[in-house]
Amino acid sequence: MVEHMHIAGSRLDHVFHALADPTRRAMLQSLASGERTVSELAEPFTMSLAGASKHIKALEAAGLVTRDIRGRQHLCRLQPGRLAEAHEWLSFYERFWTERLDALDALLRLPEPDNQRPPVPPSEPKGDDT
Amino acid sequence: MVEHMHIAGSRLDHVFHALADPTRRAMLQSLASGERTVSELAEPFTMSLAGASKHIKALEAAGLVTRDIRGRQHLCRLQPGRLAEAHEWLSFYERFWTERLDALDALLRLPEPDNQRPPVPPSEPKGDDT
DNA sequence: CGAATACTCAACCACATGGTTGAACATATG
DNA sequence: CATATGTTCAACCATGTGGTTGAGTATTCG
Repeated sequence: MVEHMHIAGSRLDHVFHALADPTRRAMLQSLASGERTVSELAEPFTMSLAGASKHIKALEAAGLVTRDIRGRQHLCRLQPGRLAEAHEWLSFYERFWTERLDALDALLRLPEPDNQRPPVPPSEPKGDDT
Repeated sequence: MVEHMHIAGSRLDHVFHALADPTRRAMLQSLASGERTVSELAEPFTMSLAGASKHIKALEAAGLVTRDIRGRQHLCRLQPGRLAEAHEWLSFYERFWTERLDALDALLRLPEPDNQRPPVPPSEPKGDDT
């Protein structure tokens, strides 16, 4: 498997790319408390409406936002599914940072001088994916 | 607060940007099963070594990978902290998709025709951030 | 109808990105 | 020492990105 999960590939590309921009993250945050029109989403920023519209299109392309055209205004709403996918993707690595915390915890609990290795923490955390 | 969390901003920019590339995600996956030299990380891909080196630099800039120069080869290892931050950031929206699942679940459990609303799930989940 | 509003589209710009190549650097090794 | 190996660096190129502006399309309103 190319990716460690069933996820199609370019989907995550778009989601993470959309998330990599602070303007778009702020828009998501705004959408987290309810539907917003394009103007409402654009209002907090100094950029032009067309500029904000592009950001919203990026969020749409990533599947993070859907649009409901209601009259002359476009209602945008959060679509959490893809966010959940990204979260799930990151969860794969969760064992990694919890393992590291466990190792640190264990190290702190036994202060024996014999156990003093150079600061090169666990290098092979069980290769279970090859 | 600009972001809904204490996270500095440009940090997440770099992390999500690093994650938006399939080559870099594959590199992280490789690093998840142990340390890798630059050549080892580059080997699965068709690109030049210099190209792969740039990707690794992007991962380093995002704080996802650290480098341990050992002789003439550079040992890279996963640094899960920033991944944990991104995961935590996404967790903010977790309530959002679980709410939606809860609503769907509730809808499926009571098949009363009076309760048949259009498929427009919760739009105002308590704005607690402004 | 005509005009204001909400928004998109297309063209354009400066700059970042992902990729290449060839040269340079540092370290092993014969 | 000379040479091979592992890696980076700098220059370059094509394309993508975030932003602008100005015009165009619907829709509502007087």
